[in-house]
Order: sequence, then C-alpha cells, then structure tokens
Amino acid sequence: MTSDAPASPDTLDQSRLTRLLGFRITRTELRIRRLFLECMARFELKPVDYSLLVLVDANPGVNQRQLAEILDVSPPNLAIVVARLMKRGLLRQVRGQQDRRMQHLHLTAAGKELLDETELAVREMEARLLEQLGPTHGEALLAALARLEHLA
Amino acid sequence: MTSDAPASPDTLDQSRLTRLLGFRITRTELRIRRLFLECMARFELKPVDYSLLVLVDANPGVNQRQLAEILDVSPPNLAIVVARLMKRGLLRQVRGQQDRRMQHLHLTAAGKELLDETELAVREMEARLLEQLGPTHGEALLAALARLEHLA
DNA sequence: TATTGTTATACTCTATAACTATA
DNA sequence: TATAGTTATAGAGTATAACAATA
Repeated sequence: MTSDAPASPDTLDQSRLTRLLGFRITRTELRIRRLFLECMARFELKPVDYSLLVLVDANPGVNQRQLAEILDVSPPNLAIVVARLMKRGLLRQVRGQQDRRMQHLHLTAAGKELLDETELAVREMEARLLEQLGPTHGEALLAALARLEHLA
Repeated sequence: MTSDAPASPDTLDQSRLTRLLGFRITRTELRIRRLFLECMARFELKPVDYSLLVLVDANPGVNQRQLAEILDVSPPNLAIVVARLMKRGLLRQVRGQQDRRMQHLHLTAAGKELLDETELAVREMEARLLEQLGPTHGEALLAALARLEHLA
C-alpha cells in the first residue's frame, strides 16, 4: 500500500464491527429509539417518561425506589423525571401513611388520559417493527432478548 | 382501591413494558454496553473509540466524514474522539494530497498494537454472549437485527 | 444506623452554529 | 457555492456526594 486513500473510495469494510452483537444491538437500539421519539413527539413524552407512566398505571402507588430500580435510573435522576411529569399535571405523589419516607405515585386523570392517547401510536410502532421482522423473526428476537436478560 | 400502597409489595407488573420490543432492546443494549465498558476498561477504550480504531484498521486512509456517517456521530463530535485518540498516539491524520480538505486516518504502531491486545477480550465477550444465547438464538438474533437495519 | 427521596453538582454525550481551508 | 474539518457552546443524560426526614 502506497496511497493514503482508502482501499474502497465509497464503500467501507465494516465486517469486523457488524460481526459483533454489541455493535449491531447498539445500532438497532438507536434506530428504534429515534423512531419512538418521533412517535411520541406530539405527546412530548421521552422513553423514560412513557415507561414511568405505564409502570405507574399498572402499579398505582408504586414508590420511586422501585421505579428507579426497574428503569435503571438513579434516584436523583428519577426525581427529576417525576418533577417534570408532576409539573405537567400527569403525576401525583402521595406520602406513605405507614412509612412517611415513601412517595407513592399515581396517575392523575390527565396522566391517564394522555397515556390512553399514546396507546394507538405505540401499538402502531410495535406493529411496524413486527412487520419488518416477520412473524418468525419477531418471536425469535423476543426469545433471544429474554435469554440476554440473565447476563452476569 | 382504597390504599395508596402498590398492589404487589415487592413484585411490580412490568408486562406492558416487556411486551414492547423497544423497551426490551434498550434494556439489553444497556446491559451489553456496560459489559463492553468493563471488558475495555483496562485498555481505556470506550465503544466509540474501539469502533473507530477497528474501522481505521480495516480501512486505512478512511476520512472523518465517512467515519462520522457509519458511527452515527456528528463531525464535530467525531473530531473530539479523533483528537483524544491522537493525543494517546494511537491514531495519525494525513492530509489528503489530491484533496487537501480531507484528513485520512491511519493507526500508529501503538494503535495497532493496542487494538491487537483487545482482540482476545472482545472475542471472549462475544463468545460469552453467544453462549448465553445458545447456537440457535445467536443466529436468530443476528438475523432479526439484520432485518431491522432497513427501518424507514 | 439504614432507607427514601431531594438538592446540588460534575461529567459525559449529543446537537448546532459559525468558522477555516480547500475545492 | 459546496464540502471537510474544527472550534465553541448549549443541551440532555448520567453519576455521585451530601443532606433532610423518617424508620
């Protein structure tokens, strides 16, 4: 090799990266994250906002420590998310009666309403992903991800 | 419902989230990213550093615009990564001779050496993931991710 | 003494505008 | 006029330490 130009002028050899599961998953995750951001833009909900609202809806009275653990967000950062959603009137904190340290979270009527409005968009996005995958690969992907939940 | 305590004291209902491909992929991606960070900690290489070095090794003389596109990093942010790796003596910029606007990148001897040192760790991590998946799910996951490359 | 949540703060990552030098 | 790369800067995301209130 004498020149300082790349071997292929336009196409790059990415094979050593695309072989790696980590690289592939990171790329796909980014693409899906952007898709979700678009889908939720009109509701002004980021992924973490949406996830939190869903969890509170499914588990009324859940406390912030539990949410922080599941969502993999530190308690200080979760407090920021909670404050943001409270300010929008979507979320309500209720001091624990037995244990007054806890803040039990509930959706407000507005929060429940907004969450309901998002449902169609979320289902459409999910359908779009499953359509892209086809029925076989859809199941396979979920099964594979389930196995990776138990990483040391 | 009268109490403000959650339905289940310890276990939360996450089913509405875990059904969603996006949520599952995000969680898995984060877990794998952390694993990779641990694997590369002793080399002081972040994912983007590693990816860039691999691409430059496989495509000597590649320019920064091409790298920015593939790595999904904006040109200003790529310049920061490049500067960091140059400061460590792992990377070398060569001004284009036909087109003097371009910076063609090459690994230095030290860069090539460090990259070679990482190879075992990277292969071990990949093997660990594939072992966790099992041969069937490993292939299936890669096939599914390939299909998601072509998202609108 | 340990736990829940908060405040403050720092660090990283990401995104954008404006600039240079070249074409 | 358009492109490659850089600088500067702002914003979002993430991490940690210290604190208040409660157990």
